[in-house]
Amino acid sequence: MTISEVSEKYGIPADTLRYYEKAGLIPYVHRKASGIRDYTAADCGWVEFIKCMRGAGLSIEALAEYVRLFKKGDKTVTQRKDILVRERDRLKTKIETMQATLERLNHKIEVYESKILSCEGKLNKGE
Amino acid sequence: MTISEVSEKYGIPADTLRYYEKAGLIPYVHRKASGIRDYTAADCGWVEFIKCMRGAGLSIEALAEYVRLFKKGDKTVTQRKDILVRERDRLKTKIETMQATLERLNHKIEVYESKILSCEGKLNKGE
DNA sequence: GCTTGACTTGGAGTTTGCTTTAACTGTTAT
DNA sequence: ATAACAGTTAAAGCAAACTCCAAGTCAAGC
Repeated sequence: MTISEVSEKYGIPADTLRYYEKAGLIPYVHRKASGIRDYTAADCGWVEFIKCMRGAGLSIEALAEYVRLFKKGDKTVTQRKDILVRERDRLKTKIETMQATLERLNHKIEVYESKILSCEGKLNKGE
Repeated sequence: MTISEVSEKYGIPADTLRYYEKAGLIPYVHRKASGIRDYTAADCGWVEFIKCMRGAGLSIEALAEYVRLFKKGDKTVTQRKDILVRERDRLKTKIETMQATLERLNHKIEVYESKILSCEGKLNKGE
């Protein structure tokens, strides 16, 4: 699979895919003899994983560290798990504050709606 | 209230408070005769609101537009509500994708934990 | 064999959101 | 009254995460 096919498939610009690779977020992207990237299913799996994690706001730094350890093999499973746990906790906290803000926004919208309704009432009565 | 007191109270650097004000996120901060900011309770209310919204990821641009309309008075309530609804929907979608990623991370962590456990088992048995 | 088009690289440019700096002014303590 | 301190501004600087560009390479079609 070429970079433009992967770009199309996941909706990630080719430049971003190259950037992610350079930043160490995708290990070992396979190449043809000519040096052109030829993504395998496994490479695509990494692209999808990184897209998902980046979408949730995990930093490039944290993901690069995870991939770096992954490349070092089985002896790093505990360290990798620790990164996942740390990022999971961070994400959970973030979701909680966002959830609270969502509720605040919902409440504020309700207040606005009743404000608008009462104003329409006034207009209809010619107030 | 001085800028440093407000900074302390909300855990926002004074520089950031000035920046927010300049960016139009906080309307009319009161000043003493000498030109020094003297935050009222209402000003603090805005600071707290903006802190909350920024914490949830709302853009400076969206908040500035909201404040701009607020300053224009009652005739802008509908437009202001529209902004809140748009940002609320955006936030909701974001929370949903983050929630899905959180679950994915939790699952991945479980897989790692069983991997680590089975490895410890092998070690104990001298495998 | 030459053009076309997708790919390669390194490096520069952009956007967002602060953060720091420089130069200055007003307030307070000795 | 003078030094130290907290505040003021405009403007420059910075970091993260892309995004674009120039110059070059490679493979396919005419």
